[in-house]
Amino acid sequence: AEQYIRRSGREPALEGELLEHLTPGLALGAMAAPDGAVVSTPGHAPHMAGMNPMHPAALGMAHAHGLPAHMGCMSDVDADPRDLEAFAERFKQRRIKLGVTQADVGSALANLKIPGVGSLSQSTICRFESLTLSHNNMIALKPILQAWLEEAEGAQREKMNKPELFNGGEKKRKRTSIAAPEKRSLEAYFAVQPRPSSEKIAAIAEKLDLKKNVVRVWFCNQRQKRSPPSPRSWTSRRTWSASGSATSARSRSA
Amino acid sequence: AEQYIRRSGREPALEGELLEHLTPGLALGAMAAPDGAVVSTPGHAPHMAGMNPMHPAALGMAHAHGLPAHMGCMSDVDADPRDLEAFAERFKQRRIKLGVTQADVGSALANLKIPGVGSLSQSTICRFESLTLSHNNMIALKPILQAWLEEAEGAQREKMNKPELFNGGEKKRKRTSIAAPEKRSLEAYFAVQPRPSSEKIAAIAEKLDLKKNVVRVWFCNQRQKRSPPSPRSWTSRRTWSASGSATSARSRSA
DNA sequence: TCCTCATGTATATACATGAGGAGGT
DNA sequence: CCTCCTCATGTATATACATGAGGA
Repeated sequence: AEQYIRRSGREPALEGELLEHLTPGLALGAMAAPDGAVVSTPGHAPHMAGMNPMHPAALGMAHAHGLPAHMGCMSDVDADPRDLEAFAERFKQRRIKLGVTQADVGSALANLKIPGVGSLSQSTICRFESLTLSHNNMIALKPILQAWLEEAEGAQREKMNKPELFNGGEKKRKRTSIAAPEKRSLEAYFAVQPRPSSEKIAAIAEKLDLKKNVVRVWFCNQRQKRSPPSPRSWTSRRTWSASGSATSARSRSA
Repeated sequence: AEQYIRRSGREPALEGELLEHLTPGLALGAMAAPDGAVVSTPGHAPHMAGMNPMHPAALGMAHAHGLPAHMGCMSDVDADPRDLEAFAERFKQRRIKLGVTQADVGSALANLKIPGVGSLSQSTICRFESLTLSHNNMIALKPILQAWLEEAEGAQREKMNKPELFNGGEKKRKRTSIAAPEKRSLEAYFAVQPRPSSEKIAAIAEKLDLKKNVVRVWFCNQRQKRSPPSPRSWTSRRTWSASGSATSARSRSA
């Protein structure tokens, strides 16, 4: 009853790649172990998955599955919620600055050759960043993500240092995330005037401390979203459960 | 100003595969054109994108963008919202019965060699099924999806007919989707008793016309979700916009 | 330059799985 | 052995922000 990090021996399906296109020419961080061995995504093999499914070895000091932490020796002792929260936030910011997606991080974890650690899903990284994991799970993942972050930033710095070679095509997605309070403001403005002038937009942007273009696009998207108020409102939705058996609607009750 | 189906000449990144693992041994429908030319996912080429960007052909008689349906002659004349809605719903049900995901459908569209049509993203298929596209867009996509559906079902039937060979490993994900009314009921039950007995669950399941296991899992997930009520509630979230420039918080305003 | 519209990529959320443990009997 | 729970974590779907063609 004690590893908050479970190894997932699943069918690897495809994953793989996922890093290859990070930057058109030069695959970004996440690999390039400290010894310089740039691993660069194995490729499209039939199935390469980070780990051998259920590899019982390498679990290092997983120590017996018995009693929970009572022999103080875990490498990273800050179980303080405040710290966790701060870390999660910094993590996200730095990840984005690196131009790496949550999915990228998840799969990159495998390249980082930490003993009991393989890749994780985008969802898990998302949950970590948004603090929607159990406290124990957060604590268990933190050192791993921290390790990744440091490697990745190191690798990037290296790259910046020897910039010769085509340092060309700078391009990254950069998804802005607008927080709830700002969103509420925007909605209020929208209610009053769904298509503000350029100046108005600039003003709003400044007031909310957002980039003007972000605000502009937000308004465009809102207009687009609300435009098909559904032809006379579609009728209600139903429940299915795949197998064509006894699973129709019955959309009332309670 | 008139094609409601745009060709997307983007960097395809990886996609591909996606069908290969549908059923362990025998890749499911979507390929195997009527002429027998099994195309089976081109692979990881530099960029294979379904079609030539902006193929102006094959768009038939899309008629001017003015008044709605008043010169009935398009190949598929039902622009009626009711029909569209019905189609979308049947589509989803049959897709699921086929054991195919939205993403699968999206990429399979390319294999279906219709002139101006390449692959689409999971999001687009999702939006189609949930009726969150513009009316025109819905109408434009309908015949394509219908074509896919028919092919796929045909292919599956074929497979069923000659079942010799390892018809082994029957396995598919089968995600149930619980509709809003049922969800509300469940929540009400949950509020009263978050861990109902097996019998109670069975009763609820019957009343809502859901599989017992689905209800059981729903309760488990709810408990899990609500268990980490966040250690003393985490502090508020903020806005970022990637570039480390002037984009901190300022989480107040309006 | 800015909009609209189809559609994309990245992220968030809903349903699902499986290992491991706690009782039954 | 069952059966049902918990917990980490997965896959499929839904949603939020972004892009680019075409038009005014």
